[in-house]
Amino acid sequence: MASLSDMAAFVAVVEKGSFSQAGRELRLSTAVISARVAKLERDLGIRLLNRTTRQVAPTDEAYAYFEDCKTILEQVELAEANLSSRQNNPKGTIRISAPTVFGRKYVAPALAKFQQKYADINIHLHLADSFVDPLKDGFDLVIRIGKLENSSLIARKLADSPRILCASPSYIEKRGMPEKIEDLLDHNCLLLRFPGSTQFQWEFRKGGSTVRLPITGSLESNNGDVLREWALEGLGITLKSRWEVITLLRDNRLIEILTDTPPAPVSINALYPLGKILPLKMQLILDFLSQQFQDFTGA
Amino acid sequence: MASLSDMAAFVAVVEKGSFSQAGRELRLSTAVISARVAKLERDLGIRLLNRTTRQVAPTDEAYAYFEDCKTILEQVELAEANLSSRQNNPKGTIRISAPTVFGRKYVAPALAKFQQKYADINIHLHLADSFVDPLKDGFDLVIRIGKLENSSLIARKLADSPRILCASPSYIEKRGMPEKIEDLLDHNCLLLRFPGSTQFQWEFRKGGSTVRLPITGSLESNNGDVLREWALEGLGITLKSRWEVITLLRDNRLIEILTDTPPAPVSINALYPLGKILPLKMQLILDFLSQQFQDFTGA
DNA sequence: TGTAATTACGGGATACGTAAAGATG
DNA sequence: CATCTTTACGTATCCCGTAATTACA
Repeated sequence: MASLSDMAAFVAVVEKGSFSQAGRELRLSTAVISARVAKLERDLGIRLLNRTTRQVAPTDEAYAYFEDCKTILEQVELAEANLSSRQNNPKGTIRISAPTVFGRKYVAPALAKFQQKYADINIHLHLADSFVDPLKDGFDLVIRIGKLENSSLIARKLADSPRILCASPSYIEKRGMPEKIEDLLDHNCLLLRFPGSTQFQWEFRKGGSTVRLPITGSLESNNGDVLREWALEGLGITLKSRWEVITLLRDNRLIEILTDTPPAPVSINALYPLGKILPLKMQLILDFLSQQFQDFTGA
Repeated sequence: MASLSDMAAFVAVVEKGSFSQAGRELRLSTAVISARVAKLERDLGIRLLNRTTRQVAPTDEAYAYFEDCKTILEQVELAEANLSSRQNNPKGTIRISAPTVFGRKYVAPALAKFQQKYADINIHLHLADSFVDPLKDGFDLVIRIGKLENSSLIARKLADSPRILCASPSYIEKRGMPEKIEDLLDHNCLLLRFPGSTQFQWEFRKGGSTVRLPITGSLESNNGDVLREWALEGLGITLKSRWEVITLLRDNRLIEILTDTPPAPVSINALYPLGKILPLKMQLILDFLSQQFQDFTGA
């Protein structure tokens, strides 16, 4: 089996494109770099580098091995960092992106608790509703509500977010209280609709199974807050996550309807980059958030 | 940075629960094992093992490091195996699970081609329609059609499988040809329904957007072949992947309907276990299958 | 001909096995 | 006291830097 120091030398040579610069990088003489790469090639039984005096380039086969070496070296460092920070205080910075409203209301307080527990871990919280790519945008963790894209990220489900149907007292007075799901077809439903996608149907839990219903209404928006405002003004029935309207329900400014057949909940997910060995700070934040949200009811 | 040989010694000691047995495992004297673990502890600055003469157990912190060491050592071996098989012929066995009908019709021929290209890679093809867990059931690769479970597996989309609506000529003669999607509400639609889940609605592409329609019918089954048989007997309209009925369409035993507003396609996915360094045989089979299915139309 | 990789070489550190000593149930 | 780990020790190997040598543009 190859040795890590040889792999490190090989990686440095490929990255710098030169034995001598690799030596400078690793603070070793050129002779040592040369010897290490030679030993690696001997161990593997394969020539890794095409050398001309002016240029050094990896073989086609070697390039894949170079990539593998890099991830191996990263993981060794990660494992050692995790080990040391497990007995000292975990340190570092976690950059998190979350939806604006949910983030301010639930993520921020949870992170405050986390920061008290792990004082040496810095938290950067970024609020946005458009999708962000953790890798590209430099986030360690992205929290999103609802359906997942089919991406190369790992998703960890933090909680189910219960949803409810609600309308203002004035609307109910005017149009009557729906008794069963099908009654919704005769009501003005406020539709959340993103450009491109369509949500002409709502999904309900009825007994043990799921029922979908095509919904119509005269008002649509791609912004959940707008729908809530419209509902408050008595313009129709809206489908919301419970946490979005919980205070309005308490004040009786909105009334929950069809409580026996609630809409299907959506998932609250944490997304993070693929990697078999996770930084300790990531293990901690994920476990912490899972625990914080495990009894999430939106109340 | 720790050395791989020290890590290997540490891993062996934890696994065997004994320095001497670890030495036996690695064909080294007990003294060497002791020295290597001591050096590792010195390098890391942490005591890894609680030793009593009769028992050796890792510290809590060390256990996570032990797991990390194991995956690192695996990845080093994998990287070296990939390198050597990249210049020799790739070797090994790939165990694949696929749906029965799709597997026989499309996966098996593709694998035959693959096997011709890489003669030293053995293929085991297992056909089943129930979900299988690659890790638990010992598969390297699982091919499935349709929605994905939220699991710890990596999913790679191989193709979109176009779907169509069709019915027998006798049915069309009897009930008339639907002109637009909404006409389906007045037809007898054959419903695919799995225990638990429900599919009361079909999804269509209309122009650029998606339309969902609640569908009713007097016949339901959880088996796609049954629906096809019913359709052949003129009992209703069914929604099928194109490849399932392509020969029947050619023979005019079934007729495609509403061709301007086809049902939404489903994804054909390859699922495999998480891992940053993939075995070469897996890289090859995934790339090969992606390429084979890239122009998949079901025709 | 100049720059960069390889080889040669000597000193020092390291790794190994054998064997003796120490610890523990 | 039996078994397992650690320590001691002598030898062989490996690793490093300096410096000479070789290869290439």
